[in-house]
Amino acid sequence: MNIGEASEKSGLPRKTIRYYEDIDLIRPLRDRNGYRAFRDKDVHKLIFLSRARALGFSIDDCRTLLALWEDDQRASADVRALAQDHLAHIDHKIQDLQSMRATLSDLITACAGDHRPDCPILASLEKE
Amino acid sequence: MNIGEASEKSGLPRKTIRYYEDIDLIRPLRDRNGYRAFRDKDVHKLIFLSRARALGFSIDDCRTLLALWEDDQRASADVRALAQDHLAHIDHKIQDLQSMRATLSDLITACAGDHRPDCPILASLEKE
DNA sequence: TCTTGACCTTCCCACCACTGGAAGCCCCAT
DNA sequence: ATGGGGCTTCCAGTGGTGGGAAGGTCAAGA
Repeated sequence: MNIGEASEKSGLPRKTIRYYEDIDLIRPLRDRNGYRAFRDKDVHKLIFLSRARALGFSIDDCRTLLALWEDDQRASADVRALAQDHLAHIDHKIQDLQSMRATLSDLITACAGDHRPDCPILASLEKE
Repeated sequence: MNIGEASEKSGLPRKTIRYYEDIDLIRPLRDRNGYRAFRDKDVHKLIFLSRARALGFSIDDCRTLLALWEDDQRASADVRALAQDHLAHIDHKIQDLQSMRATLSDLITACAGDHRPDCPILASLEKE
């Protein structure tokens, strides 16, 4: 299977797949003509990576998750711990964004939004 | 005023200030020795930028905001529109994160997290 | 006057996770 | 033989810094 098909099946762009090989997340074989030859196993990994990335795991986390996935002896506690760290990370981001949102939303409400120059949004950015 | 003092007063790292000059957000003067010479006006701008960035505005947005800020003839509607676009952007991000959070949280709940290898988190990343 | 140390300068590299583009093979259909 | 698509590698860029080297400048102390 060439990269185009692997891309279709995994939903990842060709560029991303090459990048993942570059950083040793996957190791597809090579045909005699130099083309990458993907086995089902490789595509399976790509799908795994695509899902993990969609959940916001970093590439480094993905590396660890892949290793755990391939390890029959793994303890689910290890996976769970990683996921929980990541959850905390996400929560932190959400809180940051919500705090931004609140401030911004207040400012927008306070701004007349007409043709006049007076603007509490700019005023708030300006002064203490 | 040298960059160190401007950095202290604005709360921005020296590196960031130099970067902002590089991309023409600010234009401090220069002393005869080549040192940047910040006027109060420059520091004022830096503080403005720092606040805007803290609210999550992109550098490009900041450029526009600065221009509006300096324009006595501006219409507050323009500022408001920009802020509202940004608010929508933030809301979108929050929603993405919350959807991640929900999925991840469900998976964590479902995972025993013990010494056994069975793990719904990995299982969910693997299959459809 | 000399030295020390804290500034300042520019320049280049690294980060993260890709993405775009150029130059050049390879393969298949016509 | 030709054309078009897919494949390859390599280089460069993104945003917004951060780290560090190599070297100039300044003020204070011995």
